[in-house]
Amino acid sequence: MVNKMKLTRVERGLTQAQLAKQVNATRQTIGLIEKGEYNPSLNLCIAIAKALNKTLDDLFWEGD
Amino acid sequence: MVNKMKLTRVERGLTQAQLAKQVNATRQTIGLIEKGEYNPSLNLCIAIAKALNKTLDDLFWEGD
DNA sequence: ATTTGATGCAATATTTATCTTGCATTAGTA
DNA sequence: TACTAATGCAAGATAAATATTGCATCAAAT
Repeated sequence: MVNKMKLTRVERGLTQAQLAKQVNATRQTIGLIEKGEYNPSLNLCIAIAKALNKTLDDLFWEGD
Repeated sequence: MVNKMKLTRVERGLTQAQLAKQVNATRQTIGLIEKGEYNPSLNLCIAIAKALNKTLDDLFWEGD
């Protein structure tokens, strides 16, 4: 599962810790989600999407 | 948090139990997500979206 | 060479989603 | 009326997400 979260975060010039703070998560959580080793909650996905000015589909949806 | 999941499910003529089976969840889980009392995992959201022929944004995103 | 910031990794603890089971209720229908 | 299907609700158990802490590594800057 490859998501575009890391790419977008780096594009925005944000560090994992900065993004984590914005979405009330931890750096570790962000890192593991980026690596595809976590199955994050919907609320966290939404918070991340908003922090990165993207939508859920942009970051977490892959066309069939 | 009002989502369009229940509306879409009913439109598709599916029962909570039928949808639950398709996404490997329980009827209760589906019911609680529909009521907005659960914060489902991304994987479950994706499975639900695919089962209903919708995308994440269709079901779980609300424009700012 | 050393310091600092960013990330990776890993063990444990805590919180929360999800399951399991069971019963109540409602609507439809035979 | 009785029967069935669909949904609501709720308590306890389990699994998984997330937090916490600490240390290692690597790159960039001093």
